[in-house]
Amino acid sequence: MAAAAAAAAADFSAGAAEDPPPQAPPAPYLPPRLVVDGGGGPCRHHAYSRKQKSLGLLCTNFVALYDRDDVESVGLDDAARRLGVERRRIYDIVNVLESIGILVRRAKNRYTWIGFGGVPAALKELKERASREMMSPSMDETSVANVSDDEDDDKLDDADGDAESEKLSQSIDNPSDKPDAPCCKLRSDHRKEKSLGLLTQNFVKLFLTMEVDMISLDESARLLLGEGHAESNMRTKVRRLYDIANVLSSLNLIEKTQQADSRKPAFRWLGQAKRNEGATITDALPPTKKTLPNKRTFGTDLTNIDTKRSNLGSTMENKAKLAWDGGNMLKTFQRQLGQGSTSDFVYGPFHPAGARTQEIDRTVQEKERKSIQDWENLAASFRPQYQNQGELNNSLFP
DNA sequence: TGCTCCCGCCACTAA
DNA sequence: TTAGTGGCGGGAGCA
Repeated sequence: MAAAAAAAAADFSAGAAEDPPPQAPPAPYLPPRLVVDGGGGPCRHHAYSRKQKSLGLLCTNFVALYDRDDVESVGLDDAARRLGVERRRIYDIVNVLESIGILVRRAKNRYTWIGFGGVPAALKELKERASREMMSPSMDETSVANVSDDEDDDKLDDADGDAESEKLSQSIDNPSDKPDAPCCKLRSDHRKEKSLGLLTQNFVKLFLTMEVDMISLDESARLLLGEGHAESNMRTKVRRLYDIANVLSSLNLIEKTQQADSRKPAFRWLGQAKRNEGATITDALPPTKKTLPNKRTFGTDLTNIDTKRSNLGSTMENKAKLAWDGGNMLKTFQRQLGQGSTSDFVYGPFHPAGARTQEIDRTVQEKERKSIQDWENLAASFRPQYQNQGELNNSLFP
């Protein structure tokens, strides 16, 4: 795959890199040689199609362009020009890619391409960080808690005084509960806390730490924000999660599915790859009875369903929904984990301050030990697969 | 009709 | 001062 992508990118860049940018193309998002029709079918030459402009598809093309051995540096202007998109969209992509270790920012407008070899280490680091956060009441600065607290908005803007929501969210995840915490954050911190990259990491942490392999974006937003936030906050967060999910989908880290019982769309974690003979994480298997492939997946059309991991999903989500309705976050996750006892409960990165127990410590360590092998396997096997290899290759090599 | 998510404005940051 | 960065939400495509 990499070779194909590399050749494709080389081929593409050879034609486009030196050329002036295309003059107001009708469908500017996709340069002619990188068009991949995520939805399949006749939209390739439509005047306008959202599918052609999806962030996931853009990410796929971005990767196709730069995932080569001879690529070390990525210029944002260069990427935007080659892909025929606004620089703004490139920021969205690189922020997500950076948060999972594929890119590293070197300087203004310049990134270093690490490639997919960086993903396992980044995920491992994320999980370790999340575990540390669970162990320690003093959370590191990039924790979920920080990104989740829209009450900061309230403090800074002195607006939207949802006192109930503030209290709840703070009690759950706000490090400013700490007596020595600064009473006000710098605006730059505040801005950083809401970054797409951080949100990506926290979204991934949900899967890594909660052992929840299927979750809806609504629920993710609730978890990341804390319960009881204003509807507008929730909507905004969900919008961003859609962006992130599309990119992660295109990287095959997650998969969009639909629960058979509720028909509610959800995302399933694929990142912990099991090495199968000659296969990567995107083995095509028929859908399980618990899940149906979602009809609408921009940028990717993933087909790999891990039957082993699919069982938890819908029931857990339903339980979660019920529990959320009951308004008790902690109980929700105790039930989600289906383990009843609080000793086995994994709070995730937004654990309530002071919720540290030795039992949790032991549980997490056991889980971590088990998952280390997965990281190692992943390092060798992780590669994104374009949803339709044949079609992509055809597009790239007509 | 509601979900999905592209698009671009504009506030903020860093050089 | 200005170019780079990216949060944010309106609103349109899509199922």
